[in-house]
Amino acid sequence: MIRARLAGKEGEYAQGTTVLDVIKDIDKAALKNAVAVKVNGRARGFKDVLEDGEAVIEPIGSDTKEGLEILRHSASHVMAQAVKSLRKDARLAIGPAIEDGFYYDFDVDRPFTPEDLVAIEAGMKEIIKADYPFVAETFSSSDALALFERMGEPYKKEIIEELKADEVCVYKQGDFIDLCRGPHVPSTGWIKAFKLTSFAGAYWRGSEKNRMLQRIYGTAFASKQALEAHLTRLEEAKKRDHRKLGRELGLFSTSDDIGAGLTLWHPAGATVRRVIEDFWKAEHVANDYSLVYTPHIAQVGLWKTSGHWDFYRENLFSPMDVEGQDYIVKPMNCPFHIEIYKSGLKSYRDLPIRYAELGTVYRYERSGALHGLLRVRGFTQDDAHIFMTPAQLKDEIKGVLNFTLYILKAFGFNEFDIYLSTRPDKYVGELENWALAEDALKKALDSTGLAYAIDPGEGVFYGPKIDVKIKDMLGRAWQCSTIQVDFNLPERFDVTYRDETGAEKRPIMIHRALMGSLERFFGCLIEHYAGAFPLWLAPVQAIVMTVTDRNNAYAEKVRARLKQSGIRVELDMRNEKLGFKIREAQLRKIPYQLVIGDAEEKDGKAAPRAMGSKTFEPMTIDEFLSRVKDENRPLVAREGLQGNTLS
RNA sequence: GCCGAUGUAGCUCAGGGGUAGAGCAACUGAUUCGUAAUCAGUAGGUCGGGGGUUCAAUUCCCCCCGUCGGCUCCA
Repeated sequence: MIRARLAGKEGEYAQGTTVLDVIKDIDKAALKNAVAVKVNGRARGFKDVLEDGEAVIEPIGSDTKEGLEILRHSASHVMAQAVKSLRKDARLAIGPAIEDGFYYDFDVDRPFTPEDLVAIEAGMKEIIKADYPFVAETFSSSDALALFERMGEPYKKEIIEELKADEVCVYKQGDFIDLCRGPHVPSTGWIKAFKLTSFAGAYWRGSEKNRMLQRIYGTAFASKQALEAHLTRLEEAKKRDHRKLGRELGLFSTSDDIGAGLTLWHPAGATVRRVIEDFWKAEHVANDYSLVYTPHIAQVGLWKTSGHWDFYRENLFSPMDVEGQDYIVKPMNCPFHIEIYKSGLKSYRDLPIRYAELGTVYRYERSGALHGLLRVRGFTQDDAHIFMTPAQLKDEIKGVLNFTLYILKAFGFNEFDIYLSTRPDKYVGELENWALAEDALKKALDSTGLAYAIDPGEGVFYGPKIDVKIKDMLGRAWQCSTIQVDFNLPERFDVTYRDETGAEKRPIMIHRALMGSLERFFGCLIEHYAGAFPLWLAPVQAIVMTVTDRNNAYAEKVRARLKQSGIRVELDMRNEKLGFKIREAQLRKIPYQLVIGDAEEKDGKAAPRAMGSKTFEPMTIDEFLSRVKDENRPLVAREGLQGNTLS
């Protein structure tokens, strides 16, 4: 006997009853918009037969996360069916739903081409039109192995063998058979809106030791409108691409003659960076950090002591010979800060000690990994290392976390994904210290009132950490800040302090970066603001433009006055029409344009126009300056929060 | 590093075995103009680099480099 509940109603059913039978009996309306159901919390298909006992049924809407996953998973099967019918050489690997879509990996003799993609899409449309039902069938593992052996599907066999289950589930639609745990939508006709987006090579099981397969990516949505909206979002993201804007706005470039992954900061980009750095330094001084500078190269022994030489050698640039000694360019700053600490005897009275540096480091990244400013071979970390007694850990972490959020908010980021990663299986340090550190991190997070996720066992071997990802205007998450407790380096470098009794003690170290790297953070800022930086960051904040050359002398005075007041200002006296000058300034995304014509000159004013299309009545320069005064500050300062800003 | 695509003027792109073309930008001149493109003219390229095939290569072949989409990595 099955006791089924749905939408607050109940019914009793005989054995062999399917989910669909129950829904039809209790509440047909629940079918609307649903792609599958949850039975007792587990996702199932409509045609699944219910087991004896209690069955709580909840529909899964096609617009929910779970519903979309099912829809996309089904779409990946349809794609695989289309590929199998078009390409006899294709053997199936895996085809899951992923964030924003799905993919399927195939082992093929000849890689796919763009034309293949078009043909596959057409094939999928046929299959959807034919509306084949998805039919689940349970096989014993040995029968399933035999089945996939007959079908010539070695990857499926490998998966079954690894499952080590007695029974496996197989889904069929039309003449297509695939190993799959389901659930699926009832039939292929349910896939209303899909699109294949790209294809690329991908290793079997993600390991480069394995054969490279060909992966096709696609996406599917509940409706054509939702798909369109998604594609529009992708277009929007493309428009904001920092590599494109970086070139158009003259922010940065790279050069073949210099080398991949090495960034040239052009004057406009360098100006933004300078503003960021000035703000960063002022805030660190205000928060009792000591700013330091350290060399770019050092003897390789430093990295042997730190352990990086053994662990991360493939990411270090090769050593250079200096009078018989091996030197490398630094991949990180920590050993230098430790050496500064160790240059004199430290007492518990000195702690905590906070060394901060905008330290430029070089790491060898494989060519295929490089990406704009986000993945480079030379970058500047906004690094700091804090040395403290175990008793100071809790307050220190709280301080660092608040400082982090303060800085990120200053740049206009207010949404975060926060992760706490705890002790992994392989670790160094005392259990009691790990407990102390994890507790301190957790308490600090709790005190912010922000939501966070715990990644159990995902900490680094040397200590637990907090990672903060910032969400940009399009809701994309960017990994920037990290706060890591380190029990390892103080040990390896024999870092000590003297306690109240004069005994030698081991300090705890925190390694932290707020923006992560200036390159990556800049890339993120560019995309967040689509290149239209807020006034305080804009490379050129205002441009004075004349209507005719009668106004040149007065315009020059206006420019001088603004410049004197600390505004980054340009003057456009070219013999061009005003509309042309406006257009160009808009394309350069300059926050304010100040129009100077005969009328303004006569009244000693200027007519401002803001980025976009907002125009203002003519005003005096003093009026303009007082109007933009607040805007020309980091965002947190405007909100009256703590902090010593550049005002 | 691997798979695939790609590299032609500053930018966006067309072309194609007989040493290259457009639009925008640049430069020169005319125009003195009021909130997103005034008109005309001029100049600009060892077709990513190297090697090979050929009477002849930017075009075909090979190698390398960069870039793009992924895989992998991200202390």
